Amino acid sequence: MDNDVDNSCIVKHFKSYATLDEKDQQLLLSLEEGPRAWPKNTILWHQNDQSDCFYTLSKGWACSFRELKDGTRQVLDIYVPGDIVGLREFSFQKRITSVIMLNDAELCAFPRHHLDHIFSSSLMLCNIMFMITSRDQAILLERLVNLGRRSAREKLAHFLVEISYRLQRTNARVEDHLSLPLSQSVLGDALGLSAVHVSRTFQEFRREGLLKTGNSHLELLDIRGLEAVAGFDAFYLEPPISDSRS
Amino acid sequence: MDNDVDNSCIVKHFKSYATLDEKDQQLLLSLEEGPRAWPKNTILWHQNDQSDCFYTLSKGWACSFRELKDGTRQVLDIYVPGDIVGLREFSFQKRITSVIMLNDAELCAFPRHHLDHIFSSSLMLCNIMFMITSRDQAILLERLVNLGRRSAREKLAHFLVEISYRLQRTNARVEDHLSLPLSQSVLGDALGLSAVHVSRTFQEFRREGLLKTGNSHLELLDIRGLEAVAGFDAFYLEPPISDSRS
DNA sequence: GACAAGAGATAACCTAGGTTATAGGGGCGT
DNA sequence: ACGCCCCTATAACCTAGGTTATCTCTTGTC
Repeated sequence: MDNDVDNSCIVKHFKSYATLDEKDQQLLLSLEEGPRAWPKNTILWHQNDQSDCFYTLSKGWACSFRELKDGTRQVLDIYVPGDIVGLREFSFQKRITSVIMLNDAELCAFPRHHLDHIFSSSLMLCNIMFMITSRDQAILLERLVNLGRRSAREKLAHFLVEISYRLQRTNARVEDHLSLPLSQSVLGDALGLSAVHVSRTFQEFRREGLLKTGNSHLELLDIRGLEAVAGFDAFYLEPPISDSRS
Repeated sequence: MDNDVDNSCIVKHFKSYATLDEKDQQLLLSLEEGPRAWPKNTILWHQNDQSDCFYTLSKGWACSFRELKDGTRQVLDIYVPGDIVGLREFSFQKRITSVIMLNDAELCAFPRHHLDHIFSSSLMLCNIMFMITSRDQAILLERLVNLGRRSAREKLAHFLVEISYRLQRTNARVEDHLSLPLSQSVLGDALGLSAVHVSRTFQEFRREGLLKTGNSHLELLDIRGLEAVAGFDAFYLEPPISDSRS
């Protein structure tokens, strides 16, 4: 059962980019380790740790961050179920970020040296790897725009809408309403805002009926409304070109 | 002469990551087009253009940016001689950024579909491709930290020091003093600052003997001093692991 | 079930950096 | 040689968002 192709985190993820033939699926499957539980707030790795594998997040949420000397923190990315964590650090011997669980989560490890098998035996998988990192970069670029040129209201709205789009990709059941396990300080640290100001801004959003706030947890009530606040354009999340080069 | 491996932009770039055997060098060489001149301020491509190749910047400087509806601009990256431009957009059919020349420049095109040859015939080249995108991502991550959590002084100092490191990589002759073709408004747009505030901050830096300002052009006089202002740590530029997996 | 620790709301106050305006200088096209 | 435009400097003024401080409400722990 556990060896079933349909249960594999990484096979599922790769399939969302292009169709895989049986051989590729088996190859991926054989190289991935089974899922393991990681409770909320545990550190998956620290900056400077040896970097020898990446993970697929089969359940739960996580985020990567960097701590500065002055004690502040910059959250670099948020990972939702189905995401690949750590591909970024691929060619560094040591991790260049830290990753923490936002949630009770479950991860499947994928030893990095197994990538050799992939590169040498499947052009398709190799291409998909590039698609994944490419989409990843596109998200980072948009985050730069967000941090550099938008107001607090826009930053928050944009970030939340982006996450809702990313959730839709692998977790089908999202319409116009969904809830995220994100505290206000995580959001502040992701967007270069203070937690206090996130709270202030959420008060406005609440009054406008855009969302509800809970405890380390918030509920988006009106995603279209948030898109309007952010001036959101999803072009940068568009599914990358698929098998045109296969 | 033009077909000489030692003159090829892309061969030079790839060699800075790992040693290439003769076959790999010839392969790269055969797939790259000769250099072509691009005068200052010309647009290499616009957002939404068809994306069918990337380039190596053999001479001159360029930057990628995105324009927002409100007329502001976010500069996403600055390219120095030797850099690869456009690898980011690899798996998007349309460009997701625009690129403009900061300088009279010279570029070699590399048609994207040629990557198939590379992936299928050389494990080494495939690995180097990943190293390049990986380092690229590391730079973006650090830029996020810069935009999210640092003061204007720190942002500017950090950015300038980073560029001086990147210059050293492919352009050997940089000691403690070098000059960059960057206007204050480009810097502002890259760092989420107003051009006015860049000017104010440069006035301080000038008084402190850190740099000299010119016309669309500035000269770093004391790189160590700037590193101190920024609290700079070059770990994220460290040469990625090389042929450990070859 | 008590307590400590984290998460959020809200208010008062403050400052880094944005905005607008003016003016001078250099490079470039004709 | 003229004129234009872009780049830069600098000053006066203003505001978005940071900081600090309290209080409350959860939640996880022993």
